[in-house]
Amino acid sequence: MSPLTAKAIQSQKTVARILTATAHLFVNHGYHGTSIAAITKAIGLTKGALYAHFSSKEDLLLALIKQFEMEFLDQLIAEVEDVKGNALDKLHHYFNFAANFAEKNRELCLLATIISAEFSGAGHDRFDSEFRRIYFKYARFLRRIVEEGKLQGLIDPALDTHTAAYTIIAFHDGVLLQWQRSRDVLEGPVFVKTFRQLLFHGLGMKNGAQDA
Amino acid sequence: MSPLTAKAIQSQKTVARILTATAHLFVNHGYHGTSIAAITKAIGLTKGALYAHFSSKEDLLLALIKQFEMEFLDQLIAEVEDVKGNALDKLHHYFNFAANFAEKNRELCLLATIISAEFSGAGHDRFDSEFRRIYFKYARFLRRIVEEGKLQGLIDPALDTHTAAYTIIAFHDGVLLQWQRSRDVLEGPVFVKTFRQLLFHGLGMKNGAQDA
DNA sequence: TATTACATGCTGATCGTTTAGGATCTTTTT
DNA sequence: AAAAAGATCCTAAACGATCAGCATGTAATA
Repeated sequence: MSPLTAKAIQSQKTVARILTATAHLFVNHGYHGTSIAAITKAIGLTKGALYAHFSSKEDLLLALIKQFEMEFLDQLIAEVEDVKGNALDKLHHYFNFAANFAEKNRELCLLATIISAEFSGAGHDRFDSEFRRIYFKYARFLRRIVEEGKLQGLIDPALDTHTAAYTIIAFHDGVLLQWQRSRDVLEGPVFVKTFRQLLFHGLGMKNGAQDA
Repeated sequence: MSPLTAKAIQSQKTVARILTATAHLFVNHGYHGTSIAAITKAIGLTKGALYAHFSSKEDLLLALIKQFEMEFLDQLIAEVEDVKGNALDKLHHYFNFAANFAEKNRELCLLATIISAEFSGAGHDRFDSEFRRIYFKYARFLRRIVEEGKLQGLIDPALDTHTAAYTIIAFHDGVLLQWQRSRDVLEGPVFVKTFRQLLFHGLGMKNGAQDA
């Protein structure tokens, strides 16, 4: 498939370096807050080199979104759907995967969350449709699990499946964002554990919480 | 206190118009994605006029953060701490207040969430310390409620109070963000209701959910 | 020799910010 | 009460810096 010439290998490596640096800058300074000059400076290349590999700044973000989709979302879905067990087992596996990925690849993991917030009402056709697609796929995946959990009597059937799926995503995104914001006042493992407990059991006592 | 001359009244109105337009643009396009020209164009004024009221773009954001703090956070804390009732009553009042505020003033409500994400790793001293202050005050408020709920036997004492407070904020921020992103595929009331149920009772059946 | 990876150096546009001055309202002086 | 002086809100035009992007050249590989 790919010619393994020395040039081609170097090209691949350069592309990877560009994407890593760009993800880092996009996540920490935003899309508009990151200049092409800042990216090239971060990896010790010139603009000419960057534009030999990517046709535009837009193209850079689209490549990162694709990377997020393939390395995080698609991988997540594939792994979780292979889990032998009930819906709650799958959700646990979901959080395990997400926590592991976030630890090793925090910036890519945060990319969709942060950048989609920046463009939330921008009317940028290309980005909008990509983010929409991603979150739709994400929600469909969770919808299936929630539906399954309801059938297994593990998830409250009073919950609207569609909305619950989006709310789980929202919780996850919120936790990621808070982790990025307040890493210095939070302990990772405790945070993950708290997140888990709140999502599965809520605030109340585990053995039959009373309502207000 | 304030002289109610015609000029002063006009000035106040202009400042308010600038802040409203700026909040709208910041939330939808990000801080760096919003130009001074875009702001002035949105309200039909010139740059000179804007710089007569605000000394810099930075100053604009700081003013909006202050506005968020006073109109949302301080108001929220004052109202909820006046509630006669247990911790869960207070949390319900918290969500009622937040939902009402978000409905009437969505953009100001989203400001802290979105812009703090954009600057999450920027090392911008002024903004960082402001956001840190805001979220600390927010968390302290929720910590008190969680602590109270534990003493009242309404909230699981196994939860770490500090972390639970930050997680509640994270959930709320995540839901706000998702609401901004996917308003077209979500129904407001159902979303709020689902958020409430998940936070209070989790995914499981209300009458004693089983663990995995 | 042909192709590929990158450097150099530049483009017009746009960025945040400043300046000079006009128009209108307020205060002071006559 | 009328006019002069001052304060205030705003416009128009421009500033230097930086933006994304591109044309052209060079050096190394194939």
